Amino acid sequence: MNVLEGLNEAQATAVNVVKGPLLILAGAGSGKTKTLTHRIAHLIANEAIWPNQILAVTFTNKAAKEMRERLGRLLDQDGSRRDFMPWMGTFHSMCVRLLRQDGQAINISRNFVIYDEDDRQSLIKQAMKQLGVVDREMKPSQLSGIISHSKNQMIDPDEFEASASYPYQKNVAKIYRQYEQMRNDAKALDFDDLLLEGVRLLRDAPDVRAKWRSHFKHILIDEYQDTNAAQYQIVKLLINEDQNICVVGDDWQSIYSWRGADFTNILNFEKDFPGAVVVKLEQNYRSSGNILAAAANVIEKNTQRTDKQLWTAKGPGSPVQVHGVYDEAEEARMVGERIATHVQIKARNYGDFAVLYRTNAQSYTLERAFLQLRIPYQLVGGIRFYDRKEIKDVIAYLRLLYQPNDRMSFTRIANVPVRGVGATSLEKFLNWQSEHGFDIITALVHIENTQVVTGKAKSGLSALGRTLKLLQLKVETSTPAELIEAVITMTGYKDYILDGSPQAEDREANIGSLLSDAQTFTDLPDFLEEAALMSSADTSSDGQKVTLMTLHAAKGLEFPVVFIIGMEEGIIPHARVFEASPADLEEERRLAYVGMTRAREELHLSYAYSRLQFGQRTYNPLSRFISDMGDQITLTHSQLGIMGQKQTDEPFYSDEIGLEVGDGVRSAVFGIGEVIDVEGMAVTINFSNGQTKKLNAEYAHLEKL
DNA sequence: TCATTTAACGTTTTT
DNA sequence: CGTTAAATGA
Repeated sequence: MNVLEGLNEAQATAVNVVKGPLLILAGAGSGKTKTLTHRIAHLIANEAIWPNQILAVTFTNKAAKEMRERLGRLLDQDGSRRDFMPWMGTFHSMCVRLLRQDGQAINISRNFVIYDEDDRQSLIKQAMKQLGVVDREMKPSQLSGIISHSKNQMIDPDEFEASASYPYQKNVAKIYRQYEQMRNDAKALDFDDLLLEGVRLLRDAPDVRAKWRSHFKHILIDEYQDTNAAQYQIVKLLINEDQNICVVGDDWQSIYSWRGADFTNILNFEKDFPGAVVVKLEQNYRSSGNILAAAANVIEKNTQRTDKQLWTAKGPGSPVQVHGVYDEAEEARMVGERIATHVQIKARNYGDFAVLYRTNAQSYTLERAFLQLRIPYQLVGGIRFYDRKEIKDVIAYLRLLYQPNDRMSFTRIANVPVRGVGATSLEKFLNWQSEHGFDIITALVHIENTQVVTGKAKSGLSALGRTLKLLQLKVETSTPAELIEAVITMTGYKDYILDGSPQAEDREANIGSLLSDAQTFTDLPDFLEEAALMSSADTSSDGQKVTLMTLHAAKGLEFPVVFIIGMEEGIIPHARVFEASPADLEEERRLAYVGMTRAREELHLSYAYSRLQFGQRTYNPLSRFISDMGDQITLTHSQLGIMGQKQTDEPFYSDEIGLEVGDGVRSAVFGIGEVIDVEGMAVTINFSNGQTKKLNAEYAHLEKL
């Protein structure tokens, strides 16, 4: 097998340099994943490295899955067979594996559960309740942010309290401490803990560190510009004396600094690993010239960046189109109608389009318009599948069975379905349980012989206890799917969701998807890990639908036609950066750059004269990024969209199509032909392949010959 | 204890 | 504007 086949010179170097540190600076669309996959294949096929001695870290689970599949194809192996695959996954999932295996070395329970952002916030709420904090200014979401930030800086509650000077901060410290206490009691780790405890494990347990250091002969890290301090530590701890580390990234595409990502990690790589080979991938295989040039014009305004010269062998292609509209409803309709027309004339499939926006809230208007226009669409992000109520409920049951100290999960399902357990009874029970040191399921079984709670609550809780006890016996012997089936029938959950309401069908379907998801797992912890770490962006894409997602979720993807909506000051760039630092504005600029470089052939940007935000009508000026794009753009606007704009000599949707009967034209789809009729926008063309088509000249990118 | 009504709140991005 | 949490009454 020749793993160098189809690679350019720079890519081939990146594959061939197999010893020592390697930094690959990969511009947008430069074949980064391809290079990485070929490199791994090369190591396995030609360098006699065992797959499991390779650690490949990706930014999302989806990226890992994709890479597995590509590698499988390259090596002619079944990509789903994990045993013949390198360790591939996110830093988080890798840490889970390390902690499950060796966590006891630093006193981490083997069956810990993972708390996501929602879990964390409700636990914070509980912590506040227990501490009797009544301050309305203390919002769980805000506290969650502070705690997360502190954890990323490796500041524990003691240190936080020591540096707290204001009463507010002292209160935060108290809540932080209580949160940690309760989380510990529940044998749970939150997202930040996974990384932090991963660092602690490798740092404080020398034999564990030694084991993994010698185990991983090669470490590859994708999206290195988005690594944070803890992830950086993990890398440093895992690298052995051979220094076979390969990182790939692009500082121009660093868009996660708000999450602690530090793109100076990539800028400092050569200092960190002396003697590193640096390879720049600068040929862009994705976008046509005009798109690339406009994007370059935007990113060049940033001062904090490396220098790179992206180029393409493709022609200039169509110019970037900027559309002015009146409001968000017209914007959504404009996007929808353009897509529908493209598809109607068979120039494109729905799957060729993506609509990108800055905030999830913007998807609402799009969805309504698309439903009305009957355009099939697929929403990436927003509510994760695993965030749906019924899914979380079932997961909570499973988590409780797996880790009977998980109070959070118990509180969630104690009265779901309704079994007469109110807030007061629940509290009484939990107090009694923690006093006696039973785990929750044992405590439930014992409740019958006590007077802690009475009446309905008592019978409800002990019945639940008996059911859970029975289910617990199945944990070891059943597959996750069987367990879910048992849970929903034995607890009455199935009847509970089938209440005859209009949503019942949806819920049942969701449980069905959960079941089929679970089929692929053989043991419970693996399944629970998947449920916790699966991100909203990880949903697999459907080829026949328009993709709707945030700019962040679009990173790493590409589409023939991309729409970016809301190109206004206050949206892109987001209003929040106006009072923040210049560095934050630079991140917005990178975000716009990431969005623009997703487009292969067509890029449409739109802005609205007026927009409904927070239920209030706002009027935002045109985004500064559009003015930065230079002359690779053409402006059009609807009659309504022109309102409020100063200059009025821009053309409206033009009736001029510049085509007459007898003209020769070239269509990207149908080839060369001759115009035989023109009626306004509709042009009838006799193509040389014998076909006669009536096309809309506005959308069917026709080139006059 | 539970269902219905009312108030408040939110919108940056996510592992 | 739309959703969710708190407050009220049955």
